[in-house]
Amino acid sequence: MATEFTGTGDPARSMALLWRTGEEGGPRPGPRAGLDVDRVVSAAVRLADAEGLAALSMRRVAAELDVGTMSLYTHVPGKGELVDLMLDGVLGELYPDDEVPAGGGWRDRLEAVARANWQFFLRHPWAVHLATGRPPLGPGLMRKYELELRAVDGLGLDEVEMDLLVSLVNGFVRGSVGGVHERSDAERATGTTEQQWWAATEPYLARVFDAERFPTAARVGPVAGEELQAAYAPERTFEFGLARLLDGIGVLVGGRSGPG
Amino acid sequence: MATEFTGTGDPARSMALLWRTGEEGGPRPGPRAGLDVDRVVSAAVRLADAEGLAALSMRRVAAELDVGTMSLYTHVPGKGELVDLMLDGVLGELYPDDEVPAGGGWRDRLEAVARANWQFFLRHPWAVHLATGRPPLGPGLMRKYELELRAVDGLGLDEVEMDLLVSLVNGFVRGSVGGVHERSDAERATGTTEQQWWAATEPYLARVFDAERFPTAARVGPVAGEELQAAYAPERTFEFGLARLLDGIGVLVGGRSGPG
DNA sequence: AGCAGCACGGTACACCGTACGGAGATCGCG
DNA sequence: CGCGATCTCCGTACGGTGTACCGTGCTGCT
Repeated sequence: MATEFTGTGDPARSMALLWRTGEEGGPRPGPRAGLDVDRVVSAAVRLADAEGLAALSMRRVAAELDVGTMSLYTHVPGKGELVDLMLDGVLGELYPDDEVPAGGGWRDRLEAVARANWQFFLRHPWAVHLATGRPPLGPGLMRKYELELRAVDGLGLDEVEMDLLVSLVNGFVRGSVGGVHERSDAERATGTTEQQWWAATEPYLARVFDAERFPTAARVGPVAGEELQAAYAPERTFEFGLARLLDGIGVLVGGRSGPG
Repeated sequence: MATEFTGTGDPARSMALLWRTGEEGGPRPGPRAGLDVDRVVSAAVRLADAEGLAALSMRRVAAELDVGTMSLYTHVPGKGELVDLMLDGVLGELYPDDEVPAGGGWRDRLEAVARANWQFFLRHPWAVHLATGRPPLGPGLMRKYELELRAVDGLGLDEVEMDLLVSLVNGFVRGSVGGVHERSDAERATGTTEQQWWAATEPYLARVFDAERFPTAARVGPVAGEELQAAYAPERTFEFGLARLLDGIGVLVGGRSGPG
């Protein structure tokens, strides 16, 4: 499993690809292209969805398209840019009705943002592992940013607070969903299930664990383990965190726009 | 930059290494060992601290120790287990006074937990990128878990809530600190600074960005960008999120143990 | 017809983790 | 003391990665 970087290539080329502003006048000399950016990107997304970011290699993508490996480089500068294009592309799937689905309140809207992102990361596990320090500033991300900002607009917050709030919710979801995929990724990578791993590990832990040194852990660990090792545990963690987070945001928003 | 897995090896061997329970009676046949687990692990930590997880290879660690690559495998089963040992080892650095430093309230204590973890991830950037779905259940992690649970003990929460709360704060910090490192990692990987990247990208964004389609982003983006692209931006994001999170936890804790 | 310019892709290089097996040091035992 | 067992150390090799470089041959314009 690799954490890929976004924004590793020439910004001019990257932006041109993201916004599909490749100048193409009439027909040009050379053989008709059988391949194009979209075919490469969607093959890569299919592969990453199905087998994870670790399985995403230029050779595998090329094989999926029945094409030589180096042919990909005619359409995409390199793997970094390909990942940028993949991410911006799938971000466009969010909010199909072109708005954050919600009732009237900010809390409904932010909850909808969180749940939409949660579903998104479930569909595209590999997106969790992308470093977005230099995000792909393409149409997909721009649209997402716009729609999510609207969810916190008109609450009496200044621009910086709006941005921080959207980032806070997004960061929380990304972190929470990590827990889901770390389980399935680990199973794929090791070939053993969570239960098998725990069954193999627990006896050794019991042997070395000192309940006198760690009394609180001895009390909490088993209960929490029992409860949170179940299949629905990540959802549970997500719901708990989301409730706390929205409560906390409520303190800020409530204080800003008056009581109520 | 690679996201490594923890818990990829034989649990028995892993646990024995983590808790250093290697049975060694008297002297054994064979040459005196010049290398041992601790030397391997600390060299690996030094390397990862200095050059990042991407630079952490068995060949590099061996070179650092002036030793053949395969010699490492005498003391450590593989890279996965090495990473486990690295993580559990550095986790032991947390809370040097063997307690969460704090005033009397739960909020002080949880804030101290968050800040301690923040500093920890600053010291060991590579730890952010470790998937902890199957955590290394060694003495370092156990001690951390115990001390952090004590910070939320006695508040009228049940065991599952205590665990969820500690996880929530830890997850938040890990996500926040990611922003710091994604910047420096990107600079190291690409050789261009944040400013250079933005200067190169911004003109192209200005050309394709449609302010009528994205009015909120057009209003918020520039202000937030100006404010949050500064060097202290990640700290700012961290402080903002932490305040919201603690406020939200306050709603739960306050309601549970009575008003006030 | 000739040529410029393009899509395609084979080969090669430097890196990775690690399986395998050999060399040589050191101990307990007879 | 001699020897076999057992240990540490490590050279070599295999299959994987991203991609630089360059050749091949198709296509449309002149």
